[in-house]
Amino acid sequence: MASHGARGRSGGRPTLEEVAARAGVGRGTVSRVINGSPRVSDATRAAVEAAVAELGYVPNTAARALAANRTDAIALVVPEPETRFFNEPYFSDMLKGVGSELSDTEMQLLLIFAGSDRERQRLAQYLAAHRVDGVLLVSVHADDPLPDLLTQLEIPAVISGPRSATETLASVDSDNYGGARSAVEHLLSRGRGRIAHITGRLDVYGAQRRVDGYRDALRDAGHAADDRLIEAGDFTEEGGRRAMAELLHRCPDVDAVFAASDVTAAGARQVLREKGRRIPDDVALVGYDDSAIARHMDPPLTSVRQPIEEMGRAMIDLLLTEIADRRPAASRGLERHQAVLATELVERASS
Amino acid sequence: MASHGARGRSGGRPTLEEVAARAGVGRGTVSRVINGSPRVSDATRAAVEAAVAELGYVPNTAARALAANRTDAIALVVPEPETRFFNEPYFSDMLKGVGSELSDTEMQLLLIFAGSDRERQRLAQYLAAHRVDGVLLVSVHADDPLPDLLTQLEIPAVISGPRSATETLASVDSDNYGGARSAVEHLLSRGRGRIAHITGRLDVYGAQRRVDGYRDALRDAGHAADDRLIEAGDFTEEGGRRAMAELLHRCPDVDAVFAASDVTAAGARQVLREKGRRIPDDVALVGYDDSAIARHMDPPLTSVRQPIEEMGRAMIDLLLTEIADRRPAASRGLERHQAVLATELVERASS
DNA sequence: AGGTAGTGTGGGAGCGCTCCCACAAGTGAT
DNA sequence: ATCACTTGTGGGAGCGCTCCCACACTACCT
Repeated sequence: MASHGARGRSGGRPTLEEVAARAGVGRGTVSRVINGSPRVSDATRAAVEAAVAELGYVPNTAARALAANRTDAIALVVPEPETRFFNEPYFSDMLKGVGSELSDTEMQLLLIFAGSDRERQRLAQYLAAHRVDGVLLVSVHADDPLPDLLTQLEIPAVISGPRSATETLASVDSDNYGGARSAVEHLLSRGRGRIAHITGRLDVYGAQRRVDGYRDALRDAGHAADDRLIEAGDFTEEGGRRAMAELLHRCPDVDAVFAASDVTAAGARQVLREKGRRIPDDVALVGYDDSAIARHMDPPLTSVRQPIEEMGRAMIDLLLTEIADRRPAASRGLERHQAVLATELVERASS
Repeated sequence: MASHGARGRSGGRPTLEEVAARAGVGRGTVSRVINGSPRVSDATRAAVEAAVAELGYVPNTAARALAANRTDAIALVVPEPETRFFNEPYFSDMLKGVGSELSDTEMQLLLIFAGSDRERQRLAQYLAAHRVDGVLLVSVHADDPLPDLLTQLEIPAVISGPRSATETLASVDSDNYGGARSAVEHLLSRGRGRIAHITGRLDVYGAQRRVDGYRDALRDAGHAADDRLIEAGDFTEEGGRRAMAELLHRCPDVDAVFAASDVTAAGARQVLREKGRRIPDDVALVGYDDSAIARHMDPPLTSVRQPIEEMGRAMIDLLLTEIADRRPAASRGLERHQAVLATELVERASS
């Protein structure tokens, strides 16, 4: 608090007013030029731009934010501890997409971790202060209060992976249904007839959609529905082991398994090996995520790839639109904004 | 730009003025309470705090920034592409330290990548706009213009790893000299007598200091200086190979090598193996950084660990001090602010 | 009684912008 | 010549805060 007057009369940064004086125009005109308004004559624009260059003028963000009630910043909120963030390529890819899409914008990206309760507290404060124009929410759990907080604060937000079919927030998702279908169709084309599915946590919407895709692919191929081939997992390796053991016991004749995640597939693989089933000879295996695990598995795992980087880009697109027509989310009614991106089956030796 | 008037008369966020009215005091008094000034009577303070709570008042950051000429935000600038950031645990550890030290502050941390030219451009704009109160600079190269830009803009900054002994910016470093000494002393205590050193890039200050530590440790142990035991490397694996080959050729009797980085040590190890030297039986090996490489090497590599997380904390401490007594860096004269943290030798099977 | 501090408080001025109204000047129809 | 637009421009008002000066009030000295 000591020396408030550090901004010396002379050494201080130039203001709009000074630029205006220099260019021999009014304050409003300079503002228009700065903000790219078309209602400025070419001559005036040139004069102003010259003055800006000469003075090295840079707009004062705080003043702009105060007057215009916007911050030109958006936050990428990661409700996870830093560690996970660094260890999962998901985030790195996402960040790359987000960054690239943002790079021809004036928007600034803030990275905010909210893993601990303390950090969440701070985040809530931060959002309440409206220090960002919008929020990108990745990897939210079903019971997370954050989305509702954002709605309540009327802060534009985009969520990656809708929480349900009736998600109210704008969302970006990969085509879980289509991804599952392509995995199953692939197995069918390889001549497999008894294809099992180890699901993800069924309280996760995406996991549901994968089950739907699995079911429909089989049905459309003329297979009779057989729920004994479906066993619930939870995205974990242990869950994969458990489910695989159960499946083998229940349907010893399975000749293929579609797992809802690579990690789950890894668990399943382990049990298959123990029971003497060869992959892919006896049982073909397909995972989901195309993670490092898939590439390094023995044999390498066929897996469904999600276009994470592209999803990041799509999230920014949606968010910028939301911000542009800054209608409170609640009043938007049914016209929900969402994007669903195609997945890609990466074929490897496991199938 | 369409609807500026989104802040409705009633639904808008409460202002200082409204809190003041509610508490029956003046604007200045509320400001004092908010900012924790001691010159407020207990009764008044209580009344104001009640009003704040009732109204759910949250200060408007933009207004505060404009009036007080500060942003309450600092940036962690990473002059690397995202990829490196995610793959090196260095950054993750650093971030952890920084985050924890910042968590009982009002300061907000921004993570800014400046790997590409384009991103650097944006960063320069960002800094010129003084959108942060201070900057943490990690992993700067010797010829990076960023530090000078910061000095010129009079933005408080702390650099990790000073560029030279006369670094003008505040800096945090690990004790390269002491780390090198401990490595050499360790080798001496293991009975090694012909200890070689593969240096880092000698235009990096820290690498110089490691050479100094190596030299002094030997001298203090009564060994005659022998520069043939020193070979220049460049922190890379290839450099390590090259240097090791040269050393073996020049001094076939070496019985220990202290490498300036784990990666360099990995290169050296490769050549030692090729030449039939056993580690540690024939030649002991010590690296620097205690990275994943060290743990996974065969045999596991003894290495000097730097307290990265602690360094992050120290950087924040320094930066906050710099910001607090916001005297332009130039006027600080000789009283340079710097911290040097102790290293730790992690002993493994390679020595 | 008259000083001389110190303590708590109110509110003016001003931070640098954006928004918008007012208005001048030009253009073309009537 | 008049009216009605359109286009470009200047500048007032106001965003919500912090800083600081002014002032009232107390307390304790001369």
